[in-house]
Amino acid sequence: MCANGDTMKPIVTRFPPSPTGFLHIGGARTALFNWLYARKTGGKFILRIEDTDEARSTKDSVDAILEALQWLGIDWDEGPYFQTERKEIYSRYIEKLVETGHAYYCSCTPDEVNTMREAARAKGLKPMYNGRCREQGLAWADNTVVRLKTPVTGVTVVEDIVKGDTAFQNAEMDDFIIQRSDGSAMYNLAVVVDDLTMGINTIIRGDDHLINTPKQILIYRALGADLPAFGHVPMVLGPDKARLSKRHGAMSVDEYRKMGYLPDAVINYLVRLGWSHGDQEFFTRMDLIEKFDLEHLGRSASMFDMEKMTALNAKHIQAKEPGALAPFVLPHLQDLGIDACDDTFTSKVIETLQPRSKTLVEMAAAARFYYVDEPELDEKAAAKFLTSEAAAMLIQAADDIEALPEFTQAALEDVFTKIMADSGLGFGKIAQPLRVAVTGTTVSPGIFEMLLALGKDKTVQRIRRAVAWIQNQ
RNA sequence: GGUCCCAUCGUCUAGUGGUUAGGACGCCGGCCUCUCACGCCGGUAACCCGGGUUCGAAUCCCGGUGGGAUCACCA
Repeated sequence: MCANGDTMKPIVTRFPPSPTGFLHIGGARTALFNWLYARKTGGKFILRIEDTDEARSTKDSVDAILEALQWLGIDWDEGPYFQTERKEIYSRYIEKLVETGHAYYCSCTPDEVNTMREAARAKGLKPMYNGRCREQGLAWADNTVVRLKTPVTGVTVVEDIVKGDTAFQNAEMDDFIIQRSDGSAMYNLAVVVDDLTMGINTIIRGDDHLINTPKQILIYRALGADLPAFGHVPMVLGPDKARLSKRHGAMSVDEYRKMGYLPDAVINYLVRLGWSHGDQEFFTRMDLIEKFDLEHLGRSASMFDMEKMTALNAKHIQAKEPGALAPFVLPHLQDLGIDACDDTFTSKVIETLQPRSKTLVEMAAAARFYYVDEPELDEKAAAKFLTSEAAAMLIQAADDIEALPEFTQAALEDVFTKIMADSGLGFGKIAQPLRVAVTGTTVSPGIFEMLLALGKDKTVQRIRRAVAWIQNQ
């Protein structure tokens, strides 16, 4: 909450992706910070598509970004707005800036400006536009740009929520272009006008924007507008400490969905990467909304660690109710050609797999044997455990289980106790052949929970099939 | 190179002048045990360096070093 005298102004945040690709992990994190802060304070979260680079922007990217946000459960209260649809608004503000003397037309060509830069560089100075048209009072003409008249002296201070106060010498800033010669607005102008007109008062973004901020502040001032609060969060780095990029592997949020990560886990991990709440590592979505704050945002860059995210994913898989997990598992089962239409059965299956699945892809693969009619026998497992010595025990197991009036854990325990007594075998000697008979492999959930989930008929049927297999050897 | 930001175990981090520097991931042991896991117990491992300030610095200041960002008629 932001108390401002006697008026309470709601927090308004935004996420402004460029639709030039998929929503990547780093972008998702900034979106998350803004979204959480808005939700936490009961404010508003606005989505804006910065598509003014029409050559690189695509509709497919817009769709991909929206879908990724939806999958993560990040919803927006306004938008998506598109900058390409707001060109007249920018023009109006640029005109106003020229009229009030805060900006001017400049007829210098790019070549001429380059020459100025080189001249400055030759003198050991910072390469900048030299302000030649600044006091000319030029009118609009073809190939004319608009530049902001920036202060020549003094400092512009960014009061940053996460970095603290940062001062920039105005002498370091040249009269930068706010409108191109084709009449379109430049990034810094468009952003400020958008944020201003959309009522955005809190801007959390990557610290690669920190250097843009004094320029934007100058525009706010020229417009006579109040400044929003800025918070620049550090970048996310790859394992080689370089800024996260394609070559670091899975970058897009969508890839994590495909690899079997839960949106809650992705959110949990991303937020923890650069924000903390004491020693707490596991957060539900509600936890996050309740506990997120700007005070505990980290100031140093962090490396993306997929192993830790995977560990967190495992925890979220365990924490969910089987029924709630099912909708997330189903698509992965479908990828394996499994049509799991029986919800009760699937919930039971999931429950047995929860403690032993790090991803939903793993879970689906491990669940496969439950659904197929005849699980394929692993060669080595069958050779080792489905032996002629095991046959008698398996036959007895099939017979006794089939005769069971109630298919319960207690009843199964009785069956195995009896087999152990009759055969003199230990439980392990019985369980492994049985496991191979029923699942085809040596690895599965615990015998009882697994058989119980599978059901009596399938259990008996599979044991008998294994016996037949032994007899055919 | 100029400007700006950053600096605690390998990684993510807690810490806001006095702690045996805590937690998590990973790794290594052990327990549990019908396999694999889960879980539990224990261990490994850090305050970048140098100066100050202070009775006392991971914490404050300065310098160095290292890493990152940015220097467009891109966003």
